[in-house]
Amino acid sequence: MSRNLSRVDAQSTTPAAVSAVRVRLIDAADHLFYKEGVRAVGIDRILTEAGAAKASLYAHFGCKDDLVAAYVERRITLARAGIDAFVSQVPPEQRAVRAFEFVEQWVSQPDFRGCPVQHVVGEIADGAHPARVLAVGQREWLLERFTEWTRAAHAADPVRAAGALLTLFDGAVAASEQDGPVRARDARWAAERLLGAPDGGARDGR
Amino acid sequence: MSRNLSRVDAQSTTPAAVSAVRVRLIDAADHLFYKEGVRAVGIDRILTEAGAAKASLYAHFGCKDDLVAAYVERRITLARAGIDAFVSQVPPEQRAVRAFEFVEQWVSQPDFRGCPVQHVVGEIADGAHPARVLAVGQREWLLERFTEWTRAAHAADPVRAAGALLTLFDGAVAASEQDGPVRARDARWAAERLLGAPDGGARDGR
DNA sequence: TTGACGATAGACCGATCTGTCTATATTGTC
DNA sequence: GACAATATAGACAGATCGGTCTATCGTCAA
Repeated sequence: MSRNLSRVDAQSTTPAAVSAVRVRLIDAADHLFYKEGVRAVGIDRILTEAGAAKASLYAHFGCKDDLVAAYVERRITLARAGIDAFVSQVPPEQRAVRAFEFVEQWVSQPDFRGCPVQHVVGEIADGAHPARVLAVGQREWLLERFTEWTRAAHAADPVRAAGALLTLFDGAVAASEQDGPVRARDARWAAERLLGAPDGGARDGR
Repeated sequence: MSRNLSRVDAQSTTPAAVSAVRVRLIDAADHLFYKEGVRAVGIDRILTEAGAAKASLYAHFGCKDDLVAAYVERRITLARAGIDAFVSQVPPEQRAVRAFEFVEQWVSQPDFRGCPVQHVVGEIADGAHPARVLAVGQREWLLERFTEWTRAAHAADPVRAAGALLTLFDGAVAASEQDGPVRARDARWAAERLLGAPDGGARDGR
């Protein structure tokens, strides 16, 4: 469990792919960790699914904790890119609500099983774990984005509104994990009301 | 991992306490499971903390899964009683907002580490696990209560408002796990606005 | 050709896991 | 005093855990 300090990013021997094994390992880890939890999945199952050797895993990541961190890191990177791309489709003053439409489509995916970051925070009690450090950064990023959007929406108290919408955002993901996408739609409905939006025009049923 | 079908509730041999070992076991399980997660804590540590023998654990619960379920069940029972008692202190039309004050005081406790039910749902992928079955029941209970409260508050759309408040409720707990009690206060602020409450009179700072 | 490098395969280690089992102690009841 | 019930103590089994290590292979570059 001695966490990695510095680890050389190995280059693949084949010119085409940049460390294909590394990618395969994170792919397998992502799939299994998300589906079953980071503690429920052992190293060996990841190796089997990735078709990799144990030595490769430890050459690239040093220990399981760092593989977990790499998994979380990639999830965060993809989430940020996905959210930014999604909200950019509408003008700034509509982006706070748009974020909840992002959640709607996310939680509607058949393999949705909750937020990987929330799960890791719940599973790993140690706040110093590298994956949890990444989680903190994601919180800051999200709060910044929501503040930006509530300002653009001319909210009376943008900071408080951003905190409230972030909380609603977390709830949309957590509640949808247990109740299904209904809760994400409820969250958007609430976000529209909180921002004083003109109701959005009753775009969906329930 | 063969889950328990029927298990006799053993009576203690001493007249005073009703199965003191059982209580000690759940106490220890509650403490450790909540603090570190159900997969991170082994049977042996629970036995040590409870001062109980392994045979006692398996006589009372049959398997670890059923001990987890007993832990969740007690948490749910206490949560319901706590919430009901807390909201009963105000008239029905104020109870929806009052529920968020309950969350505020809960997440402000120093050992707060998130919602035990959310954690178990995240940790255990199997929806048929006895603890997850209990979680479903808790969802229904919460939704019923919120519907009752939004009706009492004369919300225009009580069902939708209840779903939104439940989502906000989940978010308050999940977000406070990562960001601290600020998010619970944000959630109450949002709940007041959603119900069109007269602001509550700026009772707290931020 | 040789050597460095990245990779696979898998034995191996010590620790820990859930669960079963036997042996023994304590206690209340007949 | 005998018995049944409940408890403790802990050996034991079989599986799995994270992690280390050695051996071998294929590819690229000098």
